[in-house]
Amino acid sequence: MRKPNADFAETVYELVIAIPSGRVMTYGQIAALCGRPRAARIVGGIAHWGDPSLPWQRVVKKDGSLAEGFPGGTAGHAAALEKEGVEVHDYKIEISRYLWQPNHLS
DNA sequence: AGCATGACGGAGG
DNA sequence: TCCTCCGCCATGC
Repeated sequence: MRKPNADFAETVYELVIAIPSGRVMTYGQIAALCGRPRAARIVGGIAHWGDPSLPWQRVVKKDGSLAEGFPGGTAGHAAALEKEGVEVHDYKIEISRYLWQPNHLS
Protein backbone atom coordinates (compact mmCIF):
# COMPACT_ATOMS: atom_id res chain seq x y z
CA MET A 1 0.00 0.00 0.00
CA ARG A 2 1.53 3.25 -1.10
CA LYS A 3 0.89 6.63 0.41
CA PRO A 4 -1.56 8.76 -1.61
CA ASN A 5 1.23 11.04 -2.65
CA ALA A 6 3.80 8.30 -3.17
CA ASP A 7 6.19 8.99 -6.02
CA PHE A 8 3.90 9.26 -9.01
CA ALA A 9 6.56 8.19 -11.48
CA GLU A 10 7.39 5.06 -9.52
CA THR A 11 3.81 3.83 -9.71
CA VAL A 12 3.66 4.65 -13.40
CA TYR A 13 6.78 2.56 -13.98
CA GLU A 14 5.27 -0.51 -12.34
CA LEU A 15 2.10 -0.25 -14.38
CA VAL A 16 3.93 0.19 -17.67
CA ILE A 17 6.17 -2.77 -16.94
CA ALA A 18 3.08 -4.85 -16.18
CA ILE A 19 1.51 -4.29 -19.60
CA PRO A 20 1.80 -7.57 -21.54
CA SER A 21 3.11 -7.61 -25.10
CA GLY A 22 0.43 -6.98 -27.66
CA ARG A 23 -1.75 -5.03 -25.22
CA VAL A 24 -1.90 -1.30 -24.40
CA MET A 25 -2.98 1.16 -21.72
CA THR A 26 -3.87 4.84 -22.08
CA TYR A 27 -2.09 7.73 -20.38
CA GLY A 28 -5.29 8.70 -18.60
CA GLN A 29 -5.93 5.17 -17.41
CA ILE A 30 -2.45 4.90 -15.93
CA ALA A 31 -2.82 8.29 -14.27
CA ALA A 32 -6.14 7.21 -12.76
CA LEU A 33 -4.62 3.99 -11.39
CA CYS A 34 -1.93 6.15 -9.82
CA GLY A 35 -4.59 8.17 -8.05
CA ARG A 36 -4.34 11.23 -10.30
CA PRO A 37 -7.07 10.86 -12.99
CA ARG A 38 -6.33 14.35 -14.30
CA ALA A 39 -2.59 13.83 -14.62
CA ALA A 40 -2.52 12.07 -17.98
CA ARG A 41 -0.07 14.69 -19.22
CA ILE A 42 2.24 13.90 -16.36
CA VAL A 43 2.33 10.26 -17.42
CA GLY A 44 3.37 11.43 -20.86
CA GLY A 45 5.99 13.60 -19.24
CA ILE A 46 7.36 10.64 -17.32
CA ALA A 47 7.53 8.65 -20.54
CA HIS A 48 9.73 11.42 -21.90
CA TRP A 49 11.86 12.10 -18.80
CA GLY A 50 11.83 8.65 -17.23
CA ASP A 51 13.45 5.29 -17.94
CA PRO A 52 13.60 4.85 -21.75
CA SER A 53 14.04 1.08 -21.46
CA LEU A 54 10.41 0.58 -20.42
CA PRO A 55 7.80 -0.54 -23.03
CA TRP A 56 6.35 2.93 -23.59
CA GLN A 57 5.10 1.81 -27.00
CA ARG A 58 2.35 0.01 -25.09
CA VAL A 59 1.00 3.35 -23.87
CA VAL A 60 -1.35 5.19 -26.25
CA LYS A 61 -3.87 8.03 -26.16
CA LYS A 62 -7.41 7.33 -25.00
CA ASP A 63 -8.81 7.37 -28.55
CA GLY A 64 -6.21 4.89 -29.75
CA SER A 65 -4.02 7.41 -31.58
CA LEU A 66 -0.28 7.04 -31.07
CA ALA A 67 2.11 9.24 -29.08
CA GLU A 68 3.32 12.37 -30.84
CA GLY A 69 6.69 12.51 -29.13
CA PHE A 70 7.67 8.87 -29.48
CA PRO A 71 11.17 8.37 -31.02
CA GLY A 72 10.57 8.34 -34.75
CA GLY A 73 7.18 9.97 -34.21
CA THR A 74 3.91 8.13 -34.65
CA ALA A 75 5.56 6.09 -37.41
CA GLY A 76 8.17 4.74 -35.01
CA HIS A 77 5.48 4.05 -32.44
CA ALA A 78 3.40 2.19 -35.02
CA ALA A 79 6.36 0.03 -36.03
CA ALA A 80 7.05 -0.90 -32.40
CA LEU A 81 3.44 -1.92 -31.82
CA GLU A 82 3.09 -3.92 -35.01
CA LYS A 83 6.17 -5.85 -33.92
CA GLU A 84 4.16 -7.06 -30.94
CA GLY A 85 1.24 -8.08 -33.10
CA VAL A 86 -0.86 -4.95 -32.69
CA GLU A 87 -2.65 -3.98 -35.88
CA VAL A 88 -2.08 -0.28 -36.55
CA HIS A 89 -4.39 1.45 -39.00
CA ASP A 90 -3.44 4.98 -40.10
CA TYR A 91 -1.37 5.59 -36.95
CA LYS A 92 -4.24 4.50 -34.74
CA ILE A 93 -5.29 1.23 -33.11
CA GLU A 94 -8.63 -0.24 -32.11
CA ILE A 95 -8.27 0.79 -28.47
CA SER A 96 -11.29 -1.19 -27.29
CA ARG A 97 -9.66 -4.33 -28.63
CA TYR A 98 -6.13 -3.94 -27.23
CA LEU A 99 -6.78 -2.00 -24.01
CA TRP A 100 -5.58 -3.89 -20.98
CA GLN A 101 -6.08 -3.51 -17.23
CA PRO A 102 -4.08 -5.05 -14.39
CA ASN A 103 -6.03 -7.65 -12.43
CA HIS A 104 -5.36 -5.86 -9.19
CA LEU A 105 -2.82 -3.52 -7.64
CA SER A 106 -0.18 -5.00 -5.38
C1' DA B 1 9.63 29.15 -3.49
C1' DG B 2 7.74 30.28 -8.14
C1' DC B 3 7.27 29.95 -13.25
C1' DA B 4 7.05 27.47 -17.65
C1' DT B 5 6.73 23.03 -19.75
C1' DG B 6 4.33 19.02 -21.80
C1' DA B 7 4.71 11.31 -25.41
C1' DC B 8 -2.98 14.19 -22.55
C1' DG B 9 -8.17 14.69 -22.35
C1' DG B 10 -12.37 16.77 -23.18
C1' DA B 11 -15.25 20.41 -25.05
C1' DG B 12 -16.38 23.51 -28.80
C1' DG B 13 -16.55 25.02 -33.77
C1' DT C 1 -14.62 13.68 -38.70
C1' DC C 2 -10.91 17.02 -38.22
C1' DC C 3 -8.89 21.17 -36.07
C1' DT C 4 -8.35 24.40 -32.15
C1' DC C 5 -8.60 26.01 -27.39
C1' DC C 6 -8.69 25.41 -22.39
C1' DG C 7 -7.61 22.96 -18.06
C1' DC C 8 -5.03 19.67 -15.42
C1' DC C 9 -0.62 18.90 -12.36
C1' DA C 10 4.19 16.56 -11.44
C1' DT C 11 8.78 17.72 -12.99
C1' DG C 12 12.75 20.68 -14.04
C1' DC C 13 15.07 25.11 -13.99
